[in-house]
Amino acid sequence: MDKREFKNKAYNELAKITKALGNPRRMEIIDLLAQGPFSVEKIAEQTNLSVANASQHLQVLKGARLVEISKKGNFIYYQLTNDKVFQAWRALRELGLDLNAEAEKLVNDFYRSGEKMKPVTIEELRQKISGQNVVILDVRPGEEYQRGHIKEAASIPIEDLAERIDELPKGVEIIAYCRGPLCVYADEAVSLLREKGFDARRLKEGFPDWKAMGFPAEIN
Amino acid sequence: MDKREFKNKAYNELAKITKALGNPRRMEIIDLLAQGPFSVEKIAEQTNLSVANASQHLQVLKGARLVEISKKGNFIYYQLTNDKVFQAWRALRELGLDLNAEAEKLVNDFYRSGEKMKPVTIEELRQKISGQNVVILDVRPGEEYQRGHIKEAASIPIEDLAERIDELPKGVEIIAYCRGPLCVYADEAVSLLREKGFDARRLKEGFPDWKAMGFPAEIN
DNA sequence: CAACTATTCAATAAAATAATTGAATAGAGT
DNA sequence: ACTCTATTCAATTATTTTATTGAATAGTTG
Repeated sequence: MDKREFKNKAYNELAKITKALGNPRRMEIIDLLAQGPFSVEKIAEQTNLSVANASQHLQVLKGARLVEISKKGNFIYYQLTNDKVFQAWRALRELGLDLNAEAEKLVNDFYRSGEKMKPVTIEELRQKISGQNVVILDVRPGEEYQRGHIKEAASIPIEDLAERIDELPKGVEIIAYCRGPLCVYADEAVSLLREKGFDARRLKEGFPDWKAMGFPAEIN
Repeated sequence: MDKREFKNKAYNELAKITKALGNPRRMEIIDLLAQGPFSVEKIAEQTNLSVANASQHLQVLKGARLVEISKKGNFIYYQLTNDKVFQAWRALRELGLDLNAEAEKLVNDFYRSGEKMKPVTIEELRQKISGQNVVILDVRPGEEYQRGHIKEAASIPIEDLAERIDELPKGVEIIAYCRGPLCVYADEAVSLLREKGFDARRLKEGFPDWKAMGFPAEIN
């Protein structure tokens, strides 16, 4: 094998993995699987894909070894192969939000306006926790909260928030979080909370980021 | 804009960037540009592409804002937009080498065999430097050495190594490095050196990695 | 201003990717 | 063994990506 041939093979291997990541639907799937394992049907539902289409995308991800499966009863659960997959996805996400003013603007504009609505970073939340009184609110589906959540966080899934909003205190700042910076659950929560007179902001990142940084979490 | 529409846009933006990275030729270009700015002609030459083809790939990278240009005289120099581009490329590279046993095997097999030939990691090199006598040898083209290199490193471009090999000492361990883990210059150097009775190994990573980790370098 | 040259553009053909549909499969539960 | 159901497969079509070729452009140099 000569030099050029070797290089081609090496870069082809890498490109194969990157190509598998480089599709909007599959990126959304990766983002979802960062929360934990899901069945094909659930993945399809969460990403608005047909089951067959979701399955095909999952085959591509599996072919690139980005995800792996485990079987339970009649279901097949897909999960990220290892932590480096999330790390790489995260690096790309950060690069994307950094480079692409368009995308950045999108994230900032959606459901938000003004300084008071600015997302709180993980670092800022850490400081708030140790310094003042805050309520941390997990608005992901209950199932995802069960799997793991920020320590001391309360769980009110976004779809239940309207009717359970009175469980929350009015004098204290509420930090809502969800799956990650591209997830809109926390934005919806903040929007609703502020409408009702609560002092609320969203966490910029999501639970997987918190966990990856090694901060206190309750994991099941 | 509803929730699904927002998500689609956000993931599309990210996928666009990832897609631009997800091509073997463009990956090689990114790897090259991690050394610094190069003209289109030089990039084409180093990657075995036609100039027109290289130019087109560069347009794609520029469209995704991964690279930017600067003009000098008659030439246009391309360079990485910022450090996050290299970080993301690095995360992908690590993920790829980790996931893909094939690729891993390729890298380990090429020009190498046995324990003594195992690449030295940056951490190991750091320890060697502070603890014992080593020669650090930069075998990249002289131009790239000029732009920046590991502190105390000597420069003998791989193409000159055969005739200049007597400049190197025989009692001391020689650590050769080049552009990165996918670059074969250091492997060729080690192969040649060991053939001639020198005690040589390669650095697993490259100069850009060393620099990114903030270790002592001479930059021009 | 003319000549030169680095780079880009435009057009084409070949190849790869993506979504849709409906059928097939495989494995659990009755 | 039969049914039920989650998942995958296969075939089709539309779209996008890639490499090649030769011409065009733009900016410098003499």
